[in-house]
Amino acid sequence: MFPTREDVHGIKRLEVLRQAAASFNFKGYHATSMNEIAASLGVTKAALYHYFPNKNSLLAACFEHAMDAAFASLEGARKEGRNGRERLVLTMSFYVAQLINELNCCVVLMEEQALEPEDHAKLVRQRDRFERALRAFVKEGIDDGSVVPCDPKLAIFVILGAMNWVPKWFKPSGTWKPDQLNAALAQMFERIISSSPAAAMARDVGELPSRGEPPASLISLAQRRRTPRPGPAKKIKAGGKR
Amino acid sequence: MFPTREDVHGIKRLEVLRQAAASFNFKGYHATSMNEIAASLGVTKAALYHYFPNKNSLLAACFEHAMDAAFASLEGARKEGRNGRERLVLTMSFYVAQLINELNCCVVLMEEQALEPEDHAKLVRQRDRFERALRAFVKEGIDDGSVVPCDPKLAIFVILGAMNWVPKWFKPSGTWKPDQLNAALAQMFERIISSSPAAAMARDVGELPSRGEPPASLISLAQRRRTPRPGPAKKIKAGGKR
Amino acid sequence: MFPTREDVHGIKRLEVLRQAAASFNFKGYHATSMNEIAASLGVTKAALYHYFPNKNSLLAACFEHAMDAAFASLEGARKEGRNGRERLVLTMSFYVAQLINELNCCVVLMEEQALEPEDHAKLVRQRDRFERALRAFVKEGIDDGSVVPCDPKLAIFVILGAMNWVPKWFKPSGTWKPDQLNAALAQMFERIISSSPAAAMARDVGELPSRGEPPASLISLAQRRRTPRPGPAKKIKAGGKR
Amino acid sequence: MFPTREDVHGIKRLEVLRQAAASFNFKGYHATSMNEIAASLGVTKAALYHYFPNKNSLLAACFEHAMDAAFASLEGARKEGRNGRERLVLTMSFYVAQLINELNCCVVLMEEQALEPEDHAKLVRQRDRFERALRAFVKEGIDDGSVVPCDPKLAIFVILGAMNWVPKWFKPSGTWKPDQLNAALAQMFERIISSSPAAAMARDVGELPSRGEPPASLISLAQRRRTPRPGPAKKIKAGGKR
DNA sequence: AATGAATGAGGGTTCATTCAT
DNA sequence: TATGAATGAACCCTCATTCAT
Repeated sequence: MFPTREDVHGIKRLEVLRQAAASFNFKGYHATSMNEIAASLGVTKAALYHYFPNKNSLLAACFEHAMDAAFASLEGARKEGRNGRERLVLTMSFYVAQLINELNCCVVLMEEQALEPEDHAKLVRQRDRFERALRAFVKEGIDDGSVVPCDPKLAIFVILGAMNWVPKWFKPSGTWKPDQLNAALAQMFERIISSSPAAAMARDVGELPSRGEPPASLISLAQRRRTPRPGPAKKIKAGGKR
Repeated sequence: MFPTREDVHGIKRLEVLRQAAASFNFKGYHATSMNEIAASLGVTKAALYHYFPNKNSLLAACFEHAMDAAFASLEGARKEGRNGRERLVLTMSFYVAQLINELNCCVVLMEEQALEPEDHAKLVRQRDRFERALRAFVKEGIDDGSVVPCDPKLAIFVILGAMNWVPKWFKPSGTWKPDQLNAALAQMFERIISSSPAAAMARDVGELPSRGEPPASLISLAQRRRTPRPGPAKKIKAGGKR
Repeated sequence: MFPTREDVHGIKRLEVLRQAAASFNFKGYHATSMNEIAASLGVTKAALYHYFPNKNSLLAACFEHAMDAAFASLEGARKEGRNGRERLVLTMSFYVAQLINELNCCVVLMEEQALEPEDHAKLVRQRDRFERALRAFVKEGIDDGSVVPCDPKLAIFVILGAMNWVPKWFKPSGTWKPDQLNAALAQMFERIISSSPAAAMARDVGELPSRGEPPASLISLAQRRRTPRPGPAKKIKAGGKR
Repeated sequence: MFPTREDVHGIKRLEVLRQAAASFNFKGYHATSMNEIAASLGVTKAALYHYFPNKNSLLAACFEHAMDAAFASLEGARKEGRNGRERLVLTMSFYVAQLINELNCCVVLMEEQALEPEDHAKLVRQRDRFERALRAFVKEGIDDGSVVPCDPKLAIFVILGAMNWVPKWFKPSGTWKPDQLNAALAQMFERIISSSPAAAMARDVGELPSRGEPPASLISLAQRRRTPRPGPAKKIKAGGKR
């Protein structure tokens, strides 16, 4: 999906990027040294420079990936969502799914200032475009009645904040599977903006899979480009409280 | 309210801390040099060492402040909140109010790994205690019917994520006043967990003050310790469950 | 003889250590900057950190070397010395020979407080063991009649003091050759403790080589582990007690 | 005896100097900070600058004191010693006595390079003069038969080395009293150079005082300027071995 | 006489980056 | 492709020193 350049240097390039992303997520960009990234790959610092011209380009690549995923998610959600709310929630779902899958974990979005001015400007442009699109979904939802009247900016900030916080506590190897996380997050986001009465939420996401039918795997959905899906909100609401 | 040690070195110590917190929030701990902090105060790097023994202790002090504020907020909310949901939302309100007031901006809670092992262990202990308390509010709320059944862990993570994202986009000098931010956030959080049908939200927090009565200033509440508050919790409760 | 770790990084590591030792001896540990050591090797400060993790480890390595030499000398002297006095004097001879040969100059033993606590404790343990062994030689010598009755502690302190003072005035490139220094020191130490009437001493060590047979090279002795030596000890013993 | 300038600033100046000397002796000049010296006196760093213009002048004053003591000792020994050997040993005795008494401990003579060029040149001049005088005593002794033929340079180096090592192990508060130390050292030095058969040495300096008549207090001698004394060598030799 | 605050220079250390091999 | 060695810039921190009070 994002064959930007990984064919130039084989699969190794992506591996490097994933390790870098993981470390950036875990410790932050500045606290991560090239040495560490290299060591976690079993090679020497200098070897990294065969795949990326410098450390900053690693960060830039992370953001590129993230923004690519963002826009792809946007597009996917536009097709499959049937109203503002569904599109917004789907976007986030697709987005999370891709980042977790491809970059080992959500990419840290909190250190953009570290980018070179050029890359930074580009990121800001893209991010703003992305956020505008998200806000547009909110407005759209308010108009079509699927989203509660609210301040779109704030709503998006809250949702993005929750998203970006994920790498701080979510470990793909933990008890929650990425699919579960994704489904649970979707429920949460839905609650934040839905105009409908609050749906009951799963008491423990760790048990979600055993709750009747398993939650639609948004990850595979995002990747396999399945056919239109109704979105988690509806399904779950159906089995929700009251 | 938190005279931890600022009297030792006069007011200057707090000034240093505020500047440091602002920079840490804006650029991150590792990206902030002592030189920058000093320069923003109009002094030399070395001068900072009169007030703090090293850079890391600045970060530690930020966290101390934050945790002090957290527990004070907890206590305040326990007294004034009338059910789980109110207590949770009040806690966050008080918390945000204090941090913005005292540290110039919310303290960045995402770089705890940078702390010295000792300080880090202490912070983790306190933070866990804080989060446990928040989750207890959620459970309490589920039991008393004020909170929708949900996974408490996830709910808290979402709320904390939204909170910690604030410093990335909120500037106290911007169009939104701290009080407005606080009120709007409270509404959002309320929506995330409330068991009652979502109350209509302000379309644009920037215009909030002009929307009828101004939102109850949670900040001043947190500081003046007023009597039972008429804030958003009440409103929503009016239409809430039970 | 002491391949502690110099094979890890090739010969360069030992070169670094020798330069460091020379500077430490000449100016003292604290007065020697990494910059100076590096400059004297024609490299940059940062290059040193390829071979040693920090400045202190350079000092620690010096001491390690010195203590290794000390214990090797002890062992050699135990085998070749025929009484307490001979063993003591031989120990010092072997010791000086090795340090001058390997570290360019005697290592300065006067700044142990600069070591990290761990290294320092280890050094103190070893040094105490070494000094105890030396004192045991003195006692042994008093018992076997080769050493004049005296306070062993003081005798050893005086000898060690004289030894540690050497780097302050001895330059391997000067008129005295290391062998000459060694032989002359041995004579001196012998006089301090010998029970026999004092043997005549060379008037000027600078002329020693021309005085009949050259003094037995204790250095080569220490290294080649020759059979019973004809060095000064023997001569003096000739006129010694018994 | 050395009223160089201590009357300018009262007794405090000497106190400062003593503390500085003690710290310099214990940790070395560069490892000792003005803060430490001040703290050990219960004042602030800045206060020291009322008595000495800078840190280096403290070191210079130490050396001045030491050299004053050296020359005074020289003069005293010239008057009271009856041959080369006695004069040499007396010099060292007087010297040690004064330094211990006045500066709390022998002054460390190993960091002259730290001095300002001017002071350093002066010190080197004086020190050379002192050492030349000591060597002259040796030669004198060789000529008058009181000193064994030997290399004067080396002999003096050995003796000075032993002397300068003292501050590393001698604590005035320990079991050995300064007088005992002095007497024992004198014996040792005597052995190094004496032409006469080796005198027996006290087995334990700690017991010296109980060995018949107490050893002539060289310290008080040096201070009270008593009448001619026979020197420890003679006395002790009288009761020496064989 | 003494202090607290501030400074500037310098030292140790880290680290991204380069380059010959 | 990968590495070990080396670099230079930047950073944290210390410390002697100054100065207004």
